[in-house]
Amino acid sequence: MTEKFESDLLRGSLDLMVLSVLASDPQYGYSIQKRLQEASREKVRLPAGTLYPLLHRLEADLLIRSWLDSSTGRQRKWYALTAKGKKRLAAQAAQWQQYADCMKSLIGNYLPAS
Amino acid sequence: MTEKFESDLLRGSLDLMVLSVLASDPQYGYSIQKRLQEASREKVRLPAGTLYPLLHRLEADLLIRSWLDSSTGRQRKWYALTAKGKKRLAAQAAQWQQYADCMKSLIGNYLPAS
DNA sequence: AATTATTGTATCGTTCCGCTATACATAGGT
DNA sequence: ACCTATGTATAGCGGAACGATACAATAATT
Repeated sequence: MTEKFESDLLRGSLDLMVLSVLASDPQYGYSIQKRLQEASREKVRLPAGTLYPLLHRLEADLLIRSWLDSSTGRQRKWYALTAKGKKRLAAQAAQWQQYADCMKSLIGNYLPAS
Repeated sequence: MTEKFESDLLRGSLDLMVLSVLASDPQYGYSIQKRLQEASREKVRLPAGTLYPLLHRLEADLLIRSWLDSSTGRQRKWYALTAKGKKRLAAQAAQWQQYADCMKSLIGNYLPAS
């Protein structure tokens, strides 16, 4: 069983992860947390102290917007991508792939035989 | 022409990059800088203020070892991987690939058509 | 010959992000 | 009644990448 990724590995790509989770449909904080956890097979488990400040940052940058909804019984803060957020997602995703290609060419020889 | 990668993207993989550059043969700081620059097609340009503290950290962790050599005319500080460093390189590379797979499954739909 | 750019290593202080710890509140299960 | 899961939030810490700065030897340019 593999452990969590090192914190520093996530740094700089957590924004991108969260944006990508929000791309399909609106989510609230806790559901983002669970989705990422599931999608990464437990290798990404964002602590609340990481997630919420991150969401506040993204909102301050107008990449996502939020609204409260208590109609489902429970008070939840929903988030959705803005138009700016969608552009940022595409741009960040493209840059990430370039970075990944670059890394692969560097460390390709030291990777375990797949 | 693409620009440099964002600093935070590199964070957590710079160690791995440097270790991989040192894997083939010993290098000194400046040559590591140039190699990474070249291998990344100018998208990774480590400032001295990043590179040298990083090398000192790796050495303190016994992942690399160093010696001075002035025989080639110029005083240079050479670095080579230790046995521990080689193991770390393999481990970090493996972990990075898992991380990359995870990212790809997350952002795959938002990647530009290649 | 003098000046500039490149090579080469190093440190200080700032900035910023992920984390731990802590806090508070509602809902559901035993 | 108690415990767990759900749900959001902030304060403070630690650490890495960076810009600025410093110093010095060598190569290139004028």
